[in-house]
This record gives sequence, C-alpha cells and structure tokens, in this order.
Amino acid sequence: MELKDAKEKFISSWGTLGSLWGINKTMAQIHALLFVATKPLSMEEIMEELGISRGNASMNLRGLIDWGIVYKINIPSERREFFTSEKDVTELSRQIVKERLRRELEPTIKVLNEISSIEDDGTPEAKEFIKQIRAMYDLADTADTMMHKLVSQKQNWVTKTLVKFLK
Amino acid sequence: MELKDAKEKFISSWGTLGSLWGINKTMAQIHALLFVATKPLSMEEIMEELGISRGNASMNLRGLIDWGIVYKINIPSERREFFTSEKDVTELSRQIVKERLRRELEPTIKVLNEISSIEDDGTPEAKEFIKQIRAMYDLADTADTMMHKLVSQKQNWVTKTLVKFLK
DNA sequence: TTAAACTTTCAATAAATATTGAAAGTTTAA
DNA sequence: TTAAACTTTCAATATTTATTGAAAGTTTAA
Repeated sequence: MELKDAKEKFISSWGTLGSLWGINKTMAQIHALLFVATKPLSMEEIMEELGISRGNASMNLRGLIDWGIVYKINIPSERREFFTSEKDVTELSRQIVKERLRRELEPTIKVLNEISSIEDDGTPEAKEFIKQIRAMYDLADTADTMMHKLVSQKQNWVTKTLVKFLK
Repeated sequence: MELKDAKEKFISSWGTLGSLWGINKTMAQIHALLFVATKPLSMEEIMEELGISRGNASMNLRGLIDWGIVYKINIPSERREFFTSEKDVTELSRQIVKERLRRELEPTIKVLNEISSIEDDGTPEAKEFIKQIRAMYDLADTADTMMHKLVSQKQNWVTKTLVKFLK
C-alpha cells in the first residue's frame, strides 16, 4: 500500500472509530488528517481533503481546539489561519484524559454530591440510599483525583514507574 | 427532600448524565432505577416507573446485561423475569472499565496495528508516518494492558496501594 | 476608509439514533 | 396439546445530532 493510501485509510478509520468514542466522524477525521500532515493546513485544504463544508470545518476545528489537541498557527505573510495537531502522543493522551475527566466525570461528581447531601429522615431505607450514593461519589472522586495526578505533569515519574511495574 | 424525590432526582439526573458518557437516557435511567431499588423489579414495573414502552425496556435491559451491570433474577413461583443491578460500586466500575476497554480501546488498537504494519517504501515521509502510528499503537496497547491488570482481579493490592499512594 | 479575503454563525436540511407498539416468538401451567 | 402469560423483534415514527450553505461578521492591505 502506498503512503497516500495508508494515510487515507487512517483518516477514514479514525472517523469510524470516533463514533465508538462519542466523537463525530468529521471531528475525528480532521484530527487524523492534521495528525499525519507534514505541515499545517488551511481550512480550505481541510475542506477539500475531506469533502466537507466550510461551516462544518469551522465548527469542528473549534471543537478540536477546545479539546486542546489542535492549534491555530500563524504563518508570516499568510492571511489565512493554519491548523496543526499535537504530534506527541503522550501529550495527546494527557489532554484527552484531562478533558474527559472534566466533561464526563466532574459533572457526575457534582450530581452525586448534591444528591448525597440531601436529607436523612432516619429510616433504614434512606440510610441505605445515602450510603449507596456516597459510595459512588467517593469512587468517582477518588478516580478523578488519581487521574488528575497521573496526567498533571509531564515526564511524571509516577506514571513511568507505574508503566514499568504494570506493563 | 423526601427519599422518593431524591431517588427520582437521581434517576432523572443519571439519564441526563448518560448522554455525556455516550449512553442513551433510557439505559442510564433503568440502571439508576435498579441501583436504588430495594428489590428486583419486573419489566412491567420498570416500564411503569419510567413511562417507557415494552420494546424500549426490553432492548435497554439487554444492553445493560451486555455491559455486565444488570442481572436477570429468577424468583421462585414467579413466571416473569426480574432484574437487579450490581450494587457494589467497585465491581460496577471494574465492569464499566473492562467494557470500555473492549468496546473503545481494543478496536482502536486493532486499526492502529493494521495500519502500522503496512509498507515502508523507504522515503522519510513514510518512515515518519509509520513512527507516528506505532507511537499511538504502543500507547494504546500499554494503556490497555495496564488497565486490564488494574481491573482484572478483585481486592487487587496494586489498586489499593495505588489509591493510597495517589489519593 | 473600503473592499477583498477570510471566518463564524445559524436556520434549514440531512443523517443517525432512540422509541414505540403490535406482531411474532417463547415458556409454562393445566 | 393449547392457550395464557410473558418477552423479543422490527418496521414505522419521533427525536436528537450533524451538516450545509449563505448571510453576517472580522481582519487586513492598499
């Protein structure tokens, strides 16, 4: 297989996998395209390459920037904006984990905390309910704290040690 | 707030949070309902409680059973099937992590492996592409192996030590 | 300034996903 | 057996999410 075909296969597969991860196809494909591009691309080039509309490209690029894995690049003497993606996979995964914690786990923790702190009329049933919600809260909170420590600094020795130990 | 209201709030919030996690509302709500129920419920009771159709209840219960967090219970002298959920939050989270690895990470690893093993025409560009895909593959594979070790056995001392150390 | 080059927004539309409800399928008690 | 009690399936429909494309907004060079 040619390099060009391999890249195309990667981009299209990444789009399909995106739906497993809860990411829309276009967003995953733009990410894949930028990840394997050898230079920053303009919005025009991205639209062209993936056959998508300007609005779609604009919105999904913004989404990727919000995830912290795609950057706007300013090229001197160029009026247009160019885009490039995080190429370091360690940094990429750190960013994805961080965002997932923020978007998925933290709202969950907030809800559990609200609910667990409401009322205890003394009945065994109420006690049991509160215990269950607290157990969920504690678990989610522990997971959140741990993951944050694991992804918070670069070249983290804890992570390195852990990888060596568990791999 | 009354216990009944608190349970209702939990069920409805869980449904809303479900969409953050890529789980449909009904599935998340059935799980929440069973999680806080004091006894196994029949499909009729679940439909009634959540105001959903029989087909919807049937399909989402199957989905939850596939996730390994809801069980069919046979009650002697009862013809109908009853359902209950995993109540131990440690076991619940273990199961969810395991399934997410299987559904999200493993297909990704498969794709990366396929693509990374295709051709090296010797050009620097091809070498770079292969290096990038391999780096992604290695990272995903390491994460998969590590998470599997962390969730594979109960009362895992590695997990306990890790929690103590990082929390 | 202004007008060309570019980006964002958003209402309309398309596509994907979830839900219903009734028919088909299964199990069990008599 | 058979028919009542129950569950599953699936085509039709509703709902949600993604995409388009053109109008509005912004930036910059002359």
